[in-house]
Amino acid sequence: MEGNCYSSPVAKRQSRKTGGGCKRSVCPIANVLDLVGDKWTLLIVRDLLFMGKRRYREFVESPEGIPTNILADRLKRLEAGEFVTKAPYQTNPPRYTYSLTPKGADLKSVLLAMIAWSGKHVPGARKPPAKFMKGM
Amino acid sequence: MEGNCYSSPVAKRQSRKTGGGCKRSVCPIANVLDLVGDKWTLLIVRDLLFMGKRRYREFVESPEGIPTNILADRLKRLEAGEFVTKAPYQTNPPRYTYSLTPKGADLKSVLLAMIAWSGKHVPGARKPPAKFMKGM
DNA sequence: CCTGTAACTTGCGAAAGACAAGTCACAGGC
DNA sequence: GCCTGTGACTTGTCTTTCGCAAGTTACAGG
Repeated sequence: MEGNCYSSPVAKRQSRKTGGGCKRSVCPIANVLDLVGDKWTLLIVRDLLFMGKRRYREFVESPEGIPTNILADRLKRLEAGEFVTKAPYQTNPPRYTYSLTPKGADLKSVLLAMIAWSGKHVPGARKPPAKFMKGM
Repeated sequence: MEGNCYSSPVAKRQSRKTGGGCKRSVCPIANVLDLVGDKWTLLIVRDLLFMGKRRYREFVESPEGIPTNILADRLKRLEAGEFVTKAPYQTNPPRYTYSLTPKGADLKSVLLAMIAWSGKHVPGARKPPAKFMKGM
C-alpha cells in the first residue's frame, strides 16, 4: 500500500541524492511542492507569465536578484519537467528564449491565488499593474 | 526607490543571517514565497486545513515524513507569522494544539489551485476524498 | 522503579544556496 | 588585428539549511 496524505502513519524517507524526480506522496499538494516548492522557481514562472520575460538576462535582472547558478539550474529543471521550452533565437552564438508550455502556464491560477492572498494579508504588497494582468 | 517585480534592474541582496523577516521585493508572489515558499510549510497548512490535524505527532505521521526539527521550526515560524495559533489543551505536562488563524486559512485558495493543477498535470495524483473537501 | 508517550532539542554529515569570478563565442569600434 | 562589450552560462568557495538519529523533559500507568 502506498503512502498518501489521506492515510496517516506511513513515513517513507528517500535520499535526496536520487534527484528531484521522486514524489514524497501521492498528495496533489505535495506533488506540486515537489516540482516548484522552493523560493525561486515560481518567480521565474511569474516573470514568464506576467512580465513577458523570455531571456536569461531578463530573469537575472528581476528585483529579487536570483543567483545565476540557481537560475541555470531552475531553468534546466523547468525544462526537464516540461514547464518551459527553450528555443534558439539565433544560432551563432547559440542564444535561447524560454517560454511556458500549457502545463507551466496553468500555474497561473496558483500565482493568482497568491496575489489575492498577498493583497489581503501583506501590508506593503503591490498589486500588479493592469497591463500585466491582461487576459485573466 | 524600492525594487519590485515591475521595475527591472534592481538587485538588492540581503544576508540570510538576519532571519526570514525581510522581503526580497514588493512583488506579492515573492512575498508569499518569502513566507511559505519551501517544501514543508504548506504541507503543515494542508494538514491543518484539510486533514483536521492539530497536534505535533499528527504532523509527524503525515506520509511525507517531515523531520521533527524542521516541523518544530516551521511551527514556530507559522506562529510568528500569525498563520497558526498555539493553545494548551493540558497544563501538566504542557501540551498544545495548533490551529489556523483566518490569515492561514486564507491560503486555502492557493492549495485548491495546486490541487486543481495536479489533477490536470500529475498522472498519479489522488484527488482529496469529498469528506476532506467539505465547505468549499 | 520501570516502561511508555508527547513534544521537542541537539548534533552532525550532506546538500543546497549565495556570491564572485571565469569562460566562450561573437559583434562592433579603432 | 586587437580591444572592449554582451549574453548565457559554469566554476569555485563559503555559508546556510536540510535530513536523520538520538537525546531530553515531564508526566502517566503498572
